[in-house]
Amino acid sequence: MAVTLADVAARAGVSAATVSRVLSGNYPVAGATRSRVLRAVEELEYVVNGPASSLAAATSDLVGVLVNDIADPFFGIIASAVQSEMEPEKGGGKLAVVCNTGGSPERELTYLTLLQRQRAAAVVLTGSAVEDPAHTEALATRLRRLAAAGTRVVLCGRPPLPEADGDGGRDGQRGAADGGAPLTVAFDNRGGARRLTGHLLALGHRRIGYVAGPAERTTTRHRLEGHRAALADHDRALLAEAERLTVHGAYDRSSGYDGTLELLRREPGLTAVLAANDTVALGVCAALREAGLSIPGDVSVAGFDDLPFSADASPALTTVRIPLHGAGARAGRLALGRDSAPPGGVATVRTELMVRASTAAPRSG
Amino acid sequence: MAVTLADVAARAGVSAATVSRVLSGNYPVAGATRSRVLRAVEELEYVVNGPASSLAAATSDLVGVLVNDIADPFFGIIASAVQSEMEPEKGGGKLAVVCNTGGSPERELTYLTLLQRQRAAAVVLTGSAVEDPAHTEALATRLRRLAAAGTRVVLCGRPPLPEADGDGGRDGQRGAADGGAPLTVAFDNRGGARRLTGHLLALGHRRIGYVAGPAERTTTRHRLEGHRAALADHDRALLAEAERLTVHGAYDRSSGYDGTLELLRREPGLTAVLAANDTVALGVCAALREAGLSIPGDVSVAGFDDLPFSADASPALTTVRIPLHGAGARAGRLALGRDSAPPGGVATVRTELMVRASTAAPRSG
DNA sequence: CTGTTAGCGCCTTCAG
DNA sequence: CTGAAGGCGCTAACAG
Repeated sequence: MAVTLADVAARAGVSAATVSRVLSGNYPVAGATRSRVLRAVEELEYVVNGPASSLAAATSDLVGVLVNDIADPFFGIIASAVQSEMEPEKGGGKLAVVCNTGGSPERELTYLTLLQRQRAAAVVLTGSAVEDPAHTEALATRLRRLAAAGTRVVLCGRPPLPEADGDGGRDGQRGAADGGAPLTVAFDNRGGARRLTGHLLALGHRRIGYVAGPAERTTTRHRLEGHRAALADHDRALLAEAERLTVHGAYDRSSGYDGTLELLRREPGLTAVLAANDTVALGVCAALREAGLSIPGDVSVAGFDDLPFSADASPALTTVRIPLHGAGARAGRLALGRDSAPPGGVATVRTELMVRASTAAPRSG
Repeated sequence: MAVTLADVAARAGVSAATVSRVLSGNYPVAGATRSRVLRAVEELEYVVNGPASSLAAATSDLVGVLVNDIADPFFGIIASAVQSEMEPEKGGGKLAVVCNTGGSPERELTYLTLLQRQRAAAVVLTGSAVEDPAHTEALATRLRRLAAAGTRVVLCGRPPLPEADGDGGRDGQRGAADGGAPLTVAFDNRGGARRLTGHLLALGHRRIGYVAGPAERTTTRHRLEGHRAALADHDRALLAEAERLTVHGAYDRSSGYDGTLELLRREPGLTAVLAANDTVALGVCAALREAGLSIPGDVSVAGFDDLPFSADASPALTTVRIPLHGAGARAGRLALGRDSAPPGGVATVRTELMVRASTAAPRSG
């Protein structure tokens, strides 16, 4: 049906092996032969059969990128950066496959199986991980198998996997055939959150609401920990209040909206609201505005991530910048084995406080 | 190295053929045998070798989704919707591969080749197409080959391919083996733009600036045509001005910013600015604000697409809603052959004017 | 530098 | 319902 290597070989008057060599270019071939082959390829409109070559070569050029929500620019930016490193021009020549888990642990596992089935060259897991022990265990197992099958595994925007307890000492000698633990590009969420809350405290805020992400996510936990660490630093008494002034929700606009209404109910005297991320912050702002509160006059608001729209929000959003593109690109290079592994296998990306117009000192009094 | 079908067969005490049948489930197998096989699969942690089965079966479960910019929620939402239809639960069981072309025609072609090489089951091209004749031709050729190779091709958010001139009458009998022209889910950009401009005109605006997208894109052209049609409807004299009040740029925030500054230079008396899309509108707003102009007091602003952040912008953005999720889902179903083809192969998605706070009557006088 | 020879792992008739 | 056998298209030694 479709034209095959053999057809091209026949047409060019050479053997199939030669055609293969010309196409993969990893073996010397005489100039004349080469161009004859190339012409035959052109004329026959030949396109390599990927599955066949993957089977024979026992490798594929697929790289899986798992994201929690592809419609969220946070992930879009990371995925785009990972993919940019795969460009044929950049020596990658891999096909980056973006898979949308929707934040579901089961789908995460399903996609990993699918990717293992495809014998993916690498897999990049992005964004916060779910902290359920059962899932962590299942995930670790799956990743171990992938690594064992020769697939490079890279984590981006989530912490390294917790040390496996069950494997005892045998795992001590990592870095061997199994590739060791997955390489990680982690974000300094804790530090960023801490600086952000510190900023609010320095402005004089004391009643600070926090609309956090889903409870069982690493990113949520780290940001919350940073927040509370800052509170504790300033005055341990604030810590007591923190619990009451925290609500959880999804990483989306409506949870910011709903969360803010709830916080306002719990504490009408709120002078600031921190959001799990910039998207949530948008919802926070909307709720505040509808409640007749001005930003930052009555209530200061801050987000996290510094997505592109944040600087253009009105008022411009104070937030914590994560160099998402750079992090994604790094992860991409690690996935291709084009960057050497960071010390300890973990590269932590710095975050930067971006003070803009949505935060100000609370009304005096 | 890895465990294969044969290993499983040996373990279960059956033949490889039986294991294959159990796994693909498309052939009767005795209950007892089946569970014995399944257990062996579990115990051996067997994972099908995708390339091998694709080779043998001459089909793959990959579906390519080409997007112009994966970091843009416009595409993220569409891609997410396409992918949601591929869920194993939904009977899809396909692996949706999101490929980021960055709007580059060459990369579009490159990815299509890559996907053809993988023997993709289907390909969905999303977003505006580049209108360069050479590229259109090359694209049409590539798509024809894909279709001929059995890959389903679906267009989403771009118009159907122009009729091929070269093929003469032979193409008349479409719908045969080659699957005919690609199925299309088109957006009514023209109609939406027309209603939007109509809205502005009805409010009393006459000096309306337009920050358009890149000149050679179908979406850009259609929105511009709708805009001008509305102007012409109202008063042909406005049409004469339209050219002068239009600037082109990318579909991003900064082109909105820069474009607005340019428009203001050309026509300080502007009372409204229409943006190529919501993201561009954000840039427009920023530029206006920096110029000391209030929205909509001094200048009205409107976007296009109705991305999630638009309703939360301040002021909330008047825009044209495109049901991106629904369109993407439809495209996904068409790609899987799960929806029957729309009449004429083209489904046009309605757009809806969303009037919000960023547009108002111009200052009297 | 080029051709020959074996598979890669699975699917799919064809018998039984 | 199950097994045996051939081949999908390509790559990778191995000879020349």
